[in-house]
Amino acid sequence: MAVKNNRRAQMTRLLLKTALTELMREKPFSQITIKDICERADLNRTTFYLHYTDQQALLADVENEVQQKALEYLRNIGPTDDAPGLIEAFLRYIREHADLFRTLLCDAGSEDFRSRFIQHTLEKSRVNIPVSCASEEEPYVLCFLMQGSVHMIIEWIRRDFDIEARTLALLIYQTCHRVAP
Amino acid sequence: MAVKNNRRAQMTRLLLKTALTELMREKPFSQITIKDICERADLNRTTFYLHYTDQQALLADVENEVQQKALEYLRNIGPTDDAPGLIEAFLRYIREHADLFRTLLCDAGSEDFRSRFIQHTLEKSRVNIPVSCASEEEPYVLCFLMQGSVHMIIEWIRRDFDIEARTLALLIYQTCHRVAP
DNA sequence: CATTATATCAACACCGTGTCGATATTACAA
DNA sequence: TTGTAATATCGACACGGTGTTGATATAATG
Repeated sequence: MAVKNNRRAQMTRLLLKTALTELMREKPFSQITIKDICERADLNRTTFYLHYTDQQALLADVENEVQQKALEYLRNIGPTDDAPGLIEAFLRYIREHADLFRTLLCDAGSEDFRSRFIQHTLEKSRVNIPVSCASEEEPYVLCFLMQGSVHMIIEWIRRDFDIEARTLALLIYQTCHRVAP
Repeated sequence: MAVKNNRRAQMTRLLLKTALTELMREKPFSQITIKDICERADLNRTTFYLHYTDQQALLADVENEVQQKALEYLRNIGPTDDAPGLIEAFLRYIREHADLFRTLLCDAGSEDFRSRFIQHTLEKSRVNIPVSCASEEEPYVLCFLMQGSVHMIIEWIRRDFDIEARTLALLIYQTCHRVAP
């Protein structure tokens, strides 16, 4: 488990990552074996262990990469006061990478990814959720809004984007502000 | 896989179910093996296969039992117009069986249990969520409220019930009604 | 070119799985 | 109580995924 920054090592990791994302479209993460991944990536099984300890570690790598790219995308939009517009842009990004987010957000195999992803994304893109209530209730309201929003997006993916991104963005924005004005 | 209604068979299934719930307090469901369960239940591994096909089937059985008991509990409270009171009673029930719900609701292993459980419970106990908005948005609002409420409860369990059941019940009730008045 | 880093390969022991046949134990009803 | 059916046990088996090892091949770097 040394540094492994060579082109080759990076290429190998890329192969493993794409193999995993491919497989996750076909079956739930819980029943994807290391052998599966290596066969799909056309790599020797021993090679896997040179880079990751198990499937979870590989998945974590995929998730971090996705999150990083999403943040970068939002950063390029730049700071703006148009919160619904930012949400809309974010939704479009998700729809453009639908196959990816369908597995990462909807599959139960990587549940912690949801909270991390949405939280980091929304927080760092300055879409602040205003909370003003009794302090002991604050974390609960936050949790409510967070998870409610996430699952709206998940529902959107599951329904194959049956409403406009703009519509959903406004809905999320308005719903959150109706709860915490 | 015949009928198996004998006392013995029921006892065996009970042993298996309690063994699983015990194990789920110790480690995530995903890494609980059939061997684990049988050793804990002090049963031969072959016996397991006489009753269930795999761990998931056993878990489903546990979940159904829990759900049935919860519904029965709420039914005994009787129909009332006091919605927050009903939610509060439900929350107290969860707190009384904290060790059970901590695993079933919080553990990612049985994620679909969440939606089923809360949905069935809330629906059948007549705590109707009023939804009045554009019809294409309705399922999204419903999803938002459902998941938001569920995760407030999960947060409550995770925080070891740091606020009063009454407080949380009111919070859930009011939050839902602020979104969908 | 030489050195270092990666990847391959075959092989190994280990563990959980699902199934089988034979046997022991319990339940229920005649 | 006894006979029969249902249920539980036991040992054993083949199968497949796991994690590791040592030797070897290939590619990257300076």
